[in-house]
Amino acid sequence: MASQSLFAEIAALSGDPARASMLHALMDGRALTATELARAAGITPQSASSHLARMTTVGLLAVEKHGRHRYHRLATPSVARMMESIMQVAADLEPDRQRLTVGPRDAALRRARTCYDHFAGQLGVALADALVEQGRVELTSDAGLLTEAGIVFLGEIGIDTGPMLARGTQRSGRVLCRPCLDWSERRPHLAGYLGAALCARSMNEGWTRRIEGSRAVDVTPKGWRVLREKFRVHGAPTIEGS
Amino acid sequence: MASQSLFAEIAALSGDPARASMLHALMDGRALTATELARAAGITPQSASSHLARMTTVGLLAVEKHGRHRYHRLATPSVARMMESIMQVAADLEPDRQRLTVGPRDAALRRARTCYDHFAGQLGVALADALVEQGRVELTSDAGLLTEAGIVFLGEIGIDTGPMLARGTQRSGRVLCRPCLDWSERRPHLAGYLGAALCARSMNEGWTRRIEGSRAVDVTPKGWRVLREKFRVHGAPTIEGS
DNA sequence: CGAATGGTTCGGAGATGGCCGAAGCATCGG
DNA sequence: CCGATGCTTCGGCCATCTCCGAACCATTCG
Repeated sequence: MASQSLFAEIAALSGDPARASMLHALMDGRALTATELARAAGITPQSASSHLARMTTVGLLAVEKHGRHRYHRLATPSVARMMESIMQVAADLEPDRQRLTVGPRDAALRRARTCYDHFAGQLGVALADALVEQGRVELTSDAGLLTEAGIVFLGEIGIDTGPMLARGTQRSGRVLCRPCLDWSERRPHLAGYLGAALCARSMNEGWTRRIEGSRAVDVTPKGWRVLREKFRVHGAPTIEGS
Repeated sequence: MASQSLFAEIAALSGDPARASMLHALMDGRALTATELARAAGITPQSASSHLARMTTVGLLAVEKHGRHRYHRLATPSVARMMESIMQVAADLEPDRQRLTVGPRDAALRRARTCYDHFAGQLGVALADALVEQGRVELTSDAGLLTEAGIVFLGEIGIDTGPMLARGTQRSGRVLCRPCLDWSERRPHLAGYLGAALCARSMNEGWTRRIEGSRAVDVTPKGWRVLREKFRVHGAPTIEGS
């Protein structure tokens, strides 16, 4: 089985501390330069370059050249999911090296951040909770399901579920999404196609904004209104505490 | 973020060739002894012991003592899922180091095997296909859904869906399952609670049998009858070619 | 009790791989 | 055309980790 050695190679690549840091930095789905990634990992650009070259050769990362910059990003969504699943194991194992609730920056991350292509943190969990509570989504630890009511609701806020419906690998009368366990909240939030669509829509509409140089995101006043009035999120006060 | 380093540690542990082999050997959900695992990895028992101790300390593996034997198994289902997701990435990356269709043993594995707690290989894919075709399950690459017809069908073959229904982390009118991409077939098969239940039922009823010292399984004559008549699997001839 | 078997611990040889300084290429700006 | 910037390649130092031989514990069985 040739894939056995590939398995080990992928895991080993992900297992070096410096590379793990860089991969984490790329988990927000953006493409970063070698220098930025070097800073994130706390190493020199030379070392980072070497690491990046290896990960790119194997195929974990993809590179786009723009002028004299080279932007690195996760090559495929499956890489992001792999990282989620490793984080999941880490969360399971972490005894209670509990929330070392430190640093204002960490606080911002816990409040709201992106996880590859969808929302995580208190915001992500609150969104998922609200959608479940309104009967728009059903969730278990294994899988998620968008209900008829959910399809209608998404239409109302301007998300067309047509493409999602067409996308099943099999015929599928319903749209499915995917739960992604949150490392800070230890509760599931929405990932998959639906999670990505929600996040994209929110960014486009100016409900949320990326915070410079971080995976954290900021909810705008307009965003708060939408969250409360449309999504009926009532955990808002918790998230707002900033 | 303390979990950052734990992430790297877990990935690094999974990334050593010898340890990866041992983890793979444990992917059928059984518990194996150190000596068996050493043989699987092609190293001496001393080395294996050291590896096993490390993985156990971190929490990837769990050990049960029985007499002078110590049985090692994957500590939690999340570890199995992590491995699935890494294999998934490996399958994505594998250019076309295509099916190096070698060895009779590999052929058996491709035909039917267990993947932690559910079926994989041609059998797993054929089962999933048949269930989808009969409208008993809906599948996308992200998630799976058991239909009303599916619940009825499971009842007919003696699987009680009651416990599954009660198990959602949120209230959930339906039972959900999970797709797991097959490395040999490159098509999804059924995992999650439903996949596990199907596999367990099949073993108990004597529809399938584990093949000694391998993850491969054998379908009994009785099993073939059930597959054709109950599940309406028609890919059977493909699988049968042994 | 003593031999046999499963398993772990110890110690040292060998290999791998990360890291950085220095130097070499590209691209952009003046 | 020249300097600055982003990035990569090269070379050597150093730490880590894997591996196995040998010896040591524990359990079972004759």
